[in-house]
Amino acid sequence: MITDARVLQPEFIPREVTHRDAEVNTLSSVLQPILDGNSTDPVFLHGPSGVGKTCIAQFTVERLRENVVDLNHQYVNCWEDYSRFKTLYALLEGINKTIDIHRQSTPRDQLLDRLRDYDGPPYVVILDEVDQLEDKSLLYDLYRIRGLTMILLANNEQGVFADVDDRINSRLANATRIHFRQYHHDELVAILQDRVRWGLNPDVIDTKELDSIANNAAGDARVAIGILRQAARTANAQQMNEISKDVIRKVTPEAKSEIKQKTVDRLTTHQEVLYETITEYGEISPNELYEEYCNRVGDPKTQRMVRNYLSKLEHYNLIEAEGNTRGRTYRTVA
DNA sequence: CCTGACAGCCCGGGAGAAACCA
DNA sequence: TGGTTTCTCCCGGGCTGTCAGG
Repeated sequence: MITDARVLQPEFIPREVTHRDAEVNTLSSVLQPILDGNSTDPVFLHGPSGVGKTCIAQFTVERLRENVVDLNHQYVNCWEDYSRFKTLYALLEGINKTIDIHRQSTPRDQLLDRLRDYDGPPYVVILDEVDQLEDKSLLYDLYRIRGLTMILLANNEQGVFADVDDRINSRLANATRIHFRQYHHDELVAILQDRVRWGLNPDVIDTKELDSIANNAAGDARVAIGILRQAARTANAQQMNEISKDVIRKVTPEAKSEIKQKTVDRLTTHQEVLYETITEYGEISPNELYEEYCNRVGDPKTQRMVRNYLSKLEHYNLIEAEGNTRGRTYRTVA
């Protein structure tokens, strides 16, 4: 059934992409100066999730690498490396300058100094989910580093530019912005067809089934590919020789929740208890939530810390809060 | 009531200096 | 003297109390 499982993985970067020619071309032309060994202004890719931002960014950088002998590059997910330190560390890793940096005890901001001292070939960095970056002023610092080109990825512009000071805003104002719209139904089907061709035996699934996957994915390619992956896996395990509509129907909910589940898995026990409590109640007031949380956990943190956790959960888009004062309620994101 | 911003505490742990010892 | 152990300092990150403001 499955001939190449890699092409069904979320992080897979295809060798050819469809339906994003305009975006690829714009991005490539902005990055043009790199072909001559120069850096260029930041590029900002924005659009909802599952529309190929990460994929296109990495794809374009890969293609750039085919044409430039000397090029360093690094992908950083700011969701994971959200602190200034972690992001900088990841960026230094991309140019192998971390050898003697041992997490702590390096003088404050020596990481940035070291990045400033960089005088190698052009360095292209992709900062994914850049809106999750804790300290946005890092963008300003990075902007001023010679030879460094930033590709910034985020869902919306506000998340990135709203809470940064004018210094950064004016610098990033001349960043080229590329908007990624949601995929249309037949584009999703085409993307799925490619994955099927590259990774599955022929004839295990036909267009009608791909249609229904695309319908369920609502323009989100990550979800669509996730459903396909789960369906293939399930059919494989049950030794079926084709992927039926039934299988697709069965795996769709879990495939959809898989992404959220991944986020939940990264939470600490305390954060998880909060999230579960809110999920069970559907909607709950802050003090009721705190009481319930204390009941459920052996060694409750203070209210203050719980507030930190809650804002983190909100940041991760797992919960949302309504009202800003007395009468505020928390609820899970639909 | 509830929040976000802020300052400050403590902890783990690495580095370099200092102290110690053979 | 040189090698080893201890000490001190620094950092990031988790955590907390306070406080102004809605």
